Amino acid sequence: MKNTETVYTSPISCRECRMNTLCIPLSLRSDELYKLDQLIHRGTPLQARQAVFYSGDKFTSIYAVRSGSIKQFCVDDDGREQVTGFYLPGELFGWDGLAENHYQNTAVALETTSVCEIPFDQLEQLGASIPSIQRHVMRLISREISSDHKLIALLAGHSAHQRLASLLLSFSDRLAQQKLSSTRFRLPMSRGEISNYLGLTVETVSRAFSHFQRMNYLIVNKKEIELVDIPGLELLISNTGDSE
Amino acid sequence: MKNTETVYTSPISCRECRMNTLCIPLSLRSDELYKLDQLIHRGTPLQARQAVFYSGDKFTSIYAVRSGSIKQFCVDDDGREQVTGFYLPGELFGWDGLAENHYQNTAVALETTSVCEIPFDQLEQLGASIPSIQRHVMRLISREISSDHKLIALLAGHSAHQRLASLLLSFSDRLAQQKLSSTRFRLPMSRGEISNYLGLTVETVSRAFSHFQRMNYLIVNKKEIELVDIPGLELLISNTGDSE
DNA sequence: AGCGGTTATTGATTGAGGTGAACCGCGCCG
DNA sequence: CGGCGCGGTTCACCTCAATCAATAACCGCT
Repeated sequence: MKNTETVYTSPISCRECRMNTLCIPLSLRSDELYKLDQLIHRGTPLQARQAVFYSGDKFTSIYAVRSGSIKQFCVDDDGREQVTGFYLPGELFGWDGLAENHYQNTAVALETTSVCEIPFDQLEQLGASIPSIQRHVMRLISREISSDHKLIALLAGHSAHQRLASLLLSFSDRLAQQKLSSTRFRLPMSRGEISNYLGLTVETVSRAFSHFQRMNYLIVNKKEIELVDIPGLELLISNTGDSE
Repeated sequence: MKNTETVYTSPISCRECRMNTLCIPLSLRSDELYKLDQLIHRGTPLQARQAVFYSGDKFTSIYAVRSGSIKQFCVDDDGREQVTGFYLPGELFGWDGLAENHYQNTAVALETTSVCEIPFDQLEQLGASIPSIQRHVMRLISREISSDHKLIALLAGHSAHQRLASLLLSFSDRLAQQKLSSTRFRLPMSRGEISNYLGLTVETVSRAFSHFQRMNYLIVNKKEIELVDIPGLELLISNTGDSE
């Protein structure tokens, strides 16, 4: 029934997964959940820097992060890498491959990470018979679009300080959704990855961190962050970074 | 069956629509195409500035541009407008409403424009019985994600000149897909809308146009554009606009 | 036609952030 | 243990695009 049940960490079913409220339809009958559960592959954990898929690979599955974190990036025509997203436990990635049947991005683990693989054609079949799954899948894709739009707005209309503040608050929120501390956390990615994502240079990101610390918005120690004035950061973001 | 069949322009069926190769599954049996055709509403043409839907409206349908053009924008927390896309004939928009069951963007006509409205729940039902439609819908959503990623890469890693050149070439390509001239065309949007989309100011966009004209990349007269050196513009874009 | 408001272009100036370089701390491995 | 490379921070400098400002062109009105 289930393949290779060798226990690496805890290849637990969706039912017991801490993240299930995030990635799975809320209202699913027990038998439906079972079917969904059946088609999910839970492989061995990935090492840091290890890829889930490469840009150009044939599209087969979408993925959910169970623990750890994922960086997704594409390489455009002139060879420049562009980070398009960071994914935390409970979040899904890999949708971009659907259009052309090949992944447009590469996804790599930022640290030791385990992911659930959901073969797309099987998910599609299941969706055809269980409408609530079908709709949920669409929702998830659409959510990706919304978050891309937020990033576009961030890049198009906000200063370096606002961009970094926004990233930190986004992490804070998403960690809170995992019932983790929203004020003390460890950023899984390097300064270079942050700066690329935010359309800045490493130096600027570094300066912004130092600035925030001087302004008592936060305490930063390498990748460890403690947010001490979240309202202050929120204010900073909303303070008219116009540009029309 | 069909409501208000009053002929304004040409509420023609998908079968005769010039755009059908762009928005509709290529391989659809005659009876399937008929069913799809049946559920599409073709309303009266929109005037310039008229909205298709507003941010916050309940999500009901997705839309295809039949003629004219559409601007989509969202308003973020601090009240700033951000243009997230321009849509030309044969292109679909409105996907972002799916996640939260409310549109996150507002869509307005940039000129006299006619759109096809496709009620989403009916499309979903049809998709459940015709797999190729289901898959095509997913593809279209995924395509939106890919194009958002391109915009993100553009905003995060490219100069003002590169951004404008990129927009112009994108228009050129998309017009070619409509079998229209890829070198002479009219931009349907204002400088302000362009600058907002590209994360620049109007002045910078205006200067970039003038610069391109001086450099003999193009001839610009208000909104009329003639591209005279497309390879030159392409080169400009790829010339290492690094920023990591 | 003539007016008033929006939209576009151009110029002069400023400033945010990029560039290049130096420096530190840390882990890696010979 | 010592040299090296890498990631991160800081500094001085400079550039590109934002800002401020003035003017011109182009609407849509009555």
